[in-house]
This record gives sequence, C-alpha cells and structure tokens, in this order.
Amino acid sequence: MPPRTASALWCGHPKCSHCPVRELGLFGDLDADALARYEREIDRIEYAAGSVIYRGGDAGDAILTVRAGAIKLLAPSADGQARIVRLLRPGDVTGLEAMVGEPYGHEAQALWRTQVCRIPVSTIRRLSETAPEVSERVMHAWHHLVTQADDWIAHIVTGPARSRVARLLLHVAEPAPEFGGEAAVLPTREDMAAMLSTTLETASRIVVEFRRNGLIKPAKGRLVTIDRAALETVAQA
Amino acid sequence: MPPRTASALWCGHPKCSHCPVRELGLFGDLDADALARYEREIDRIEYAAGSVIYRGGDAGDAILTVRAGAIKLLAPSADGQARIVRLLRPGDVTGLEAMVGEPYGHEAQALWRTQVCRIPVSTIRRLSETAPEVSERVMHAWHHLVTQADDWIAHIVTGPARSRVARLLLHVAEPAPEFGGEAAVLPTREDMAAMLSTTLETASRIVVEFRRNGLIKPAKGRLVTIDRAALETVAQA
DNA sequence: CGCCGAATTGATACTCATCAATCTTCGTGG
DNA sequence: CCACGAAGATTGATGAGTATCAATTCGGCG
Repeated sequence: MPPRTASALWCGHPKCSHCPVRELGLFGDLDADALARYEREIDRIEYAAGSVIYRGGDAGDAILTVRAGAIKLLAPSADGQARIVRLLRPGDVTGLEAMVGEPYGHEAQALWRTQVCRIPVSTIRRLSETAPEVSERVMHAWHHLVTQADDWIAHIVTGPARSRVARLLLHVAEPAPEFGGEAAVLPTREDMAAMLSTTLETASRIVVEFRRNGLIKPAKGRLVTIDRAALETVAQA
Repeated sequence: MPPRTASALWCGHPKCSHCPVRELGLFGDLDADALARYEREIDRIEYAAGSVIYRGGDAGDAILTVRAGAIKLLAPSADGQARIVRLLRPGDVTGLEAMVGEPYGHEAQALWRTQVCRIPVSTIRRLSETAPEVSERVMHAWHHLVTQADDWIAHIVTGPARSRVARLLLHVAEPAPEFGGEAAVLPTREDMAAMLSTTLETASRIVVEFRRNGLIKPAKGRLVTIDRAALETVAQA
C-alpha cells in the first residue's frame, strides 16, 4: 500500500514520458511503449522537509530516483554521530543495494520538500530482460554512485574548513535565471557540519564571513546567490 | 601483449580453480568447466612496491582482482595533492568503470609487492551471457565498492587524527597466527597522511605514541602486532 | 506577544600544520 | 665487509585553525 502519512504523500503514478529528469534516470532511453506499460508499478511520493524516506537495515525492495528536492544519506560514524555521506539531487538514484538483495545501507532523509519515484526491484528485473539498455543504465548508476562517493572523499571532507564550505556551496549550486546567476539553498548549519566534518559553529562563522565578503548574497528564504569565481578561489586552498 | 617491465611481471595465466581468493572474486560460484574455458584470457601479473598499475584517464579495457598484496587508489584533491580514496585488499575488485565504457577514474599503485588478475571486459561480457551468476557477482562488486567508499567517509577521514590512525590500523589488520594475534603492515607515513587527510608528521607522532603505549608492537619488518581492544577504544573517540 | 529552534557571537583551550633539524634504515658501490 | 647516500622517520618549537562551552540574537509561528 502506498505511504500516506503526514510526512510522505502519495502522488499517484508518474508520467515518465513527461518526467523532467527522465534522461538522467534509469529509463533514459526506453521507448514510450515500454514506459507506459510499467508506469503504474511506479509510485511518485512527496516527502516533507526532514522526513525519513528509508532507514538503514530496512529490507530493500525498491529503488528511488529523485525528481525534485534533495536527499541526505546518513551513516553512523565511529563516535556515534550521524555523518552525511552523500547528497542526492534530481536525477540521482539511491537504494541500488536492493538490486543485490541487501537491506538499505543508510538512513535517507529529505533535506527539504522532495519528490521521488519508487521503482520496485521486481519491475527493474522484468524490464532488464526485454530491454538491455535498462541494465546498462543500472550499471551506469552504480558507477555514478562510486564517482560521487570518491569526489566526496577527495573534495568535500578534505582541507581547511573554509575551503570545504566553499566546495559544498559550489556542489549544491544551480543556475537560477530569476536571480541572474547561480543560487544555492543553504542547508542548516547542523547539516553542513555533518557533511563537512566540522562543528556547526565553525560552519556558521564561515557562512557569515562569506556573506560579509559578498561571496554569497541572500536571495529569498534560504536561497543565496553565489559568486562562483570567488568561491572557487577559496575552494582551491 | 602482457606487460614485462621492471615493475610489472607477467606470471602466466592463473589457475582460477586454485585461487586463494576465488570465492571473494567474480567467479566465486562458477563451475570448473567454465573456469577452465576462460582462464587463458586472464593474465596474472605481479607488481613491485610503488609501481603504477593504471592511470586515471587510461582506457579501461579490463577489470582487476587483487590476489595478494594491496593497492591504493589515488585521486587529485582540490589543493593538487594526491589523496588516497580507497585501499584494495585480496579479493577486492577494481577498474569496474571499464564495464560501462569509462576510462579509469583513479591512479592505482601497488602499496607493496602485489599480485593481480587482469580480466578483459570482453571476457566478462561473454561469460555473463551464459552464466547469470557472473553478472550477479559484478553487481555485488559494485555494491561492495560503494560500501567501502561510504565506510571510508564515515570512519577513515572523520574525527581526531589519533582515532583515524587507530581505525586505519584496524582496517588493514589481519590475523597473524605466527605472531599469536593480529598484525598490520604499517604504510609509509606519507601514505598514511594521504589516506587520513593529515600531515606525515602528525601520522608519525601518533604511530610513535601507539608504540610507546603498547597499542602496537614491532613484529618483523614493517609488520606490527596490534592490540585490537585498545585500538578500538581509541578509534571510538 | 511570547515561545522555540536555529543561528550567531565570544572567550578559551586544544589539536594539528608548518618549518626545520636530526636520526634511522637500507640498498649500493667501493 | 664497510662506508656512503638518499629516502623515510622522528623530534622540537611555534602559530594558525578548530572545537568547546556559554551566551545572546534572530526568525517564524501559534
């Protein structure tokens, strides 16, 4: 039965053919016929900010692709704190461990309002039999995951705190025509700390400093416009 | 043509059926017949300490499994330093990106004398057609990669330097019956630094401290026996 | 308006990086 | 077999960068 709680809202079956991120997901090069045939096995679900999408250890029976919003994957670190090991953005896929019969390896939470599509593993398997391009895509998704994780190691959690904050902002920034440039949604300082391996106070001080120096400018709500060039300079160090 | 340089020595085709780590690798549950048929497409190669196994950007036409030794995967970090993003131990697989037609994403170097088996992608593909258990194993290998990368983020590069060193030692330790306990090969301080995101001086000071306090004891060459319980206490913090 | 969680700010102590100087180890050639 | 050289490892002194603890302040929201 589709979820129907305060934090998770079932939004019906998706129209994959109109999906804004289809070419990024698993069905990028599937023909319209096949799409239509399998659409009703797929659920579109919307999560409120902060809600839990799945927990580590849960039996994994479906894969998720992010349509809109952002998801953080949490892993307990050695000292008991929850560390964020990955950020998922629209087009990203998670829960692939379900494909190999493993339970989910992390806790997944919506960073803010987020829409995902839930694709049962059984659907993927059946599709793969007739459409080899799907298993191809699944393999690519694995590769993308590993690449993301490696980048995270080499860039997000390495170097001085100031550089790490800069890299995180560049990482989550997107073109924002309405503000004439690029914009990023500032995560809470706590989330920043959990991603960057710092304390929330340090994250706060650096955000304030960036604001003072004009590297970021408040736009609307938590949205800020960023000065990419300047941030990249800081990210270097 | 098989490599035949000072640092890489071709050792013939492997006898997969006798491989000490077969059950860990891609052919764990392949029958003897199939194994024998494909063995001669596989090369067994030995690398000297420090030699380069492949470079980032190289066309990936084969997958490697580690038979013995250890391999470090290097990625350039934002400040230009080479960071170690993963350690491969016997049974581990690397170069999977070749399966999706991507060039290798890292530079791979032997940490010390290391034996690998080189399996062409074409071989894997052909095998997968007749033996679904192989593609199953490939998928598992991907999953294992991601798990390793996530562990690295949550454990090896997080927390105080002392804890990180302790975790690294626990990570590379193996049972060593001849020393009555567990033993670990100490990497060079430079490699430690590149894994832990510290400086080599800090790594050195901590190793010395561990030795003074009996958490590790010199055994033979670079091998040290470890006091797992004590190291785990330190790793906590 | 008052409350609560998030964000900011300050003061202080501690960890770690940096720069520089030995000290060891080990392979090589005499 | 021994001396030598070079790379790796250790040690010390010092300062910059962060964590920590403790107040406030800010921003929504009932």
